[in-house]
Amino acid sequence: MNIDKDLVAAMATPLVLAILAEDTSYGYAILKRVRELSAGDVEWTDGMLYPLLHRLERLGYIRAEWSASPEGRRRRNYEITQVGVEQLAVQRKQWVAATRTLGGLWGSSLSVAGA
Amino acid sequence: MNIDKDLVAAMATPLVLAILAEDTSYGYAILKRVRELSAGDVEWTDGMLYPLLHRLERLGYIRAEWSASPEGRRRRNYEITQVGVEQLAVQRKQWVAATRTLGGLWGSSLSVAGA
DNA sequence: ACGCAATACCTAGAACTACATGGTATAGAG
DNA sequence: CTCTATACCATGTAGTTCTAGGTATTGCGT
Repeated sequence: MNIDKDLVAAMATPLVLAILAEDTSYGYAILKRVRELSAGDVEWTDGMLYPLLHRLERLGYIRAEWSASPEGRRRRNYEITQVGVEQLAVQRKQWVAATRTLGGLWGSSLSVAGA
Repeated sequence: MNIDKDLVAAMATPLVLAILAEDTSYGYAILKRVRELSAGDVEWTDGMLYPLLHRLERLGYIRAEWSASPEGRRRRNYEITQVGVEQLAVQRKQWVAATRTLGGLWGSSLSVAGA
């Protein structure tokens, strides 16, 4: 399948925020989770993910700290913030609105329930 | 509401193709139709639309010709091609896949039926 | 003990793109 | 005759994206 560049860019932020809303995580694990969730449709390299994580941190959507107890490799653990949770809700509303707009043209096979 | 830049970019191609799949049209009218369909969520300027139309033409998704009979203003009329119709179907599948991926994280309020 | 693959993180800069701005021109309303 | 709406288009810069490369640790196979 292989999802288009623009669509992947649009998914990036909500995807990472939603993963971190489930539980704290770190770069490498997020990458594998995305591949797993999208069944390989989304192909991200780590070189694309880390700058995004840094941007989300700068925006205050997520918070980072180096793994405290040095059991195994050093990791940078990320946690979603309150602002991040709110932002996720905003992005979700926008996705629903976008889907509704396209859905009106595409017919009923793409539908939005709730929200 | 005001949809995010990345999401607008992701919508752009399918939106234009879908509008032209309904009927032939031209730049200015497409712009108004997008505003109408999205209830103002998508704010496009003509400076953004025309380059997109030229790109889609270059890719062979749409075909253009100047309005034949010069009744009123000159217009550049666009028509979707067979390749464009196929591309629209591809983009729709991708949108569904993306929505499914996000839907798995967001719960059931964002759902995909059919396709 | 050694090499290879997997884990884990990060950055520089080339390559690309978007979009604000400004430009042209016609039609119709007041 | 002026103003707004219609209708199209190009350019330069300001920005972003991702490819390519870099570092280092762990564990497995032999």
